[in-house]
Amino acid sequence: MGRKQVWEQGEVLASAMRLFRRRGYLGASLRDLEEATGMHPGSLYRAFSSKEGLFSAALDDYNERVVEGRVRAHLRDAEDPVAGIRSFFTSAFDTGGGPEPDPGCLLTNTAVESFSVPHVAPGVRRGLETIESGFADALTRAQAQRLLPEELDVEKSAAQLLALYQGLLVLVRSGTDAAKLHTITDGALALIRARNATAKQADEEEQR
Amino acid sequence: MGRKQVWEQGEVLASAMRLFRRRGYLGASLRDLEEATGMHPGSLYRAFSSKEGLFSAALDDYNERVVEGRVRAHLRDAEDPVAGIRSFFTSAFDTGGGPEPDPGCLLTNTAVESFSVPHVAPGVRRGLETIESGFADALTRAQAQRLLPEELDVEKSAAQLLALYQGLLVLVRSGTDAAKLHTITDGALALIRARNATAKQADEEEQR
DNA sequence: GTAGTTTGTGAGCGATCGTTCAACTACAAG
DNA sequence: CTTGTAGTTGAACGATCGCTCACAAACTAC
Repeated sequence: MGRKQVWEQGEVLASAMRLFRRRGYLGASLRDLEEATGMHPGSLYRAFSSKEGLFSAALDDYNERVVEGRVRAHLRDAEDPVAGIRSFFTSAFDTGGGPEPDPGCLLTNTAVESFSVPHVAPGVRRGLETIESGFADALTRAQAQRLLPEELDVEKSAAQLLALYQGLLVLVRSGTDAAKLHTITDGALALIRARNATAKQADEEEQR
Repeated sequence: MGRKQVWEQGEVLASAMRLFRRRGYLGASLRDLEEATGMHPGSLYRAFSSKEGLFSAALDDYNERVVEGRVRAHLRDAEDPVAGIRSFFTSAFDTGGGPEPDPGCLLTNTAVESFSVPHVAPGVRRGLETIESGFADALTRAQAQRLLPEELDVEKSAAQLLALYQGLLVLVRSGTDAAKLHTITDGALALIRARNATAKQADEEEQR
């Protein structure tokens, strides 16, 4: 009983997410969000309690749909895991020449802005772990296919790939040209072929 | 003639910079900045014209003092350039156990927030180039000292190190533990020892 | 129909935002 | 001293912020 809800959660979260990705948490005002979602303040607050609640829901949605989707497509389901890692990187800036510049990664942006949105730190962590474990999965499968040496430390390499990827996203935001972004993508492949990515040799480095 | 200025530009910019690093451009209000700098709104606007003017001055100061200082200490003046690269990375999160958590890198934060502060993009670019050319300098010197193979493509490796470094700073902000941050630092050294960082092999990768 | 319940609407709240400006103070020159 | 100038002060402006709430609308159960 009662009136029917006229808006769809998926659509509202998608448009809120788009705004947060572009402008950040502080940069997206409630008036902006009202215009983007087509909802009025009363309904927004009835559904999400606060601006931070809406942001948190948008971040969860980002993790579930965008991050997991991309990780599955490029890393977990890729036939060639190494090529998948490459395409995972390039897909972050090769947006197919669409009209919109780049929405930015909500995880990267939120991690940096986290002082202003303290409650969402766990959500950011979860998203980053999804990416990292996706890298680890691809690396393990690459080893099984003899595309990468067995000595490669999968865990460490995955962490390094995650960092390189986050750095790539920062540089995308700073307006770095495509050639350099491709160079950085090459770096991902350089990383996982490096000899000293093993635990043993990392220890040797430690003694410097 | 006229009254003497009672505040020092260096001190004011330093405290404004600290606040901007922690909270970002939008997160630092004028009231916060007044408290941090000890200045009153009239004087602030007399000196810097606007909040963005103050931010821009703080960013320039950050580039000149903090970025250039660290690049010189760890990369340009280091006896062992490879060890310098390592310490450049670790110094981003090994803050010596000081009381303050981490102020964040103004370049990283601003790059991500750039939609809200459009006029400072060139300043961010300049700072990032300072770091990148610092890496290039260290790599070149390392080659001269036979610490790294001649086949290493210095330009490309410098770009990749910059990306990895920016990613490290993102992960620092997300609360990543020190062990993983050290692993990422190991990644920097893995990168510059990789065989396929040369131009020739990068081209081979391109064909995937 | 009426009663009960859920959702949508939007005016408007108090707080805070970045910014301005007229009054005031401290100095140098004559 | 007076006059002119550069610097400081802080009250207060209009705009916008996140958010509330009384009311209207749409639905079910009876």
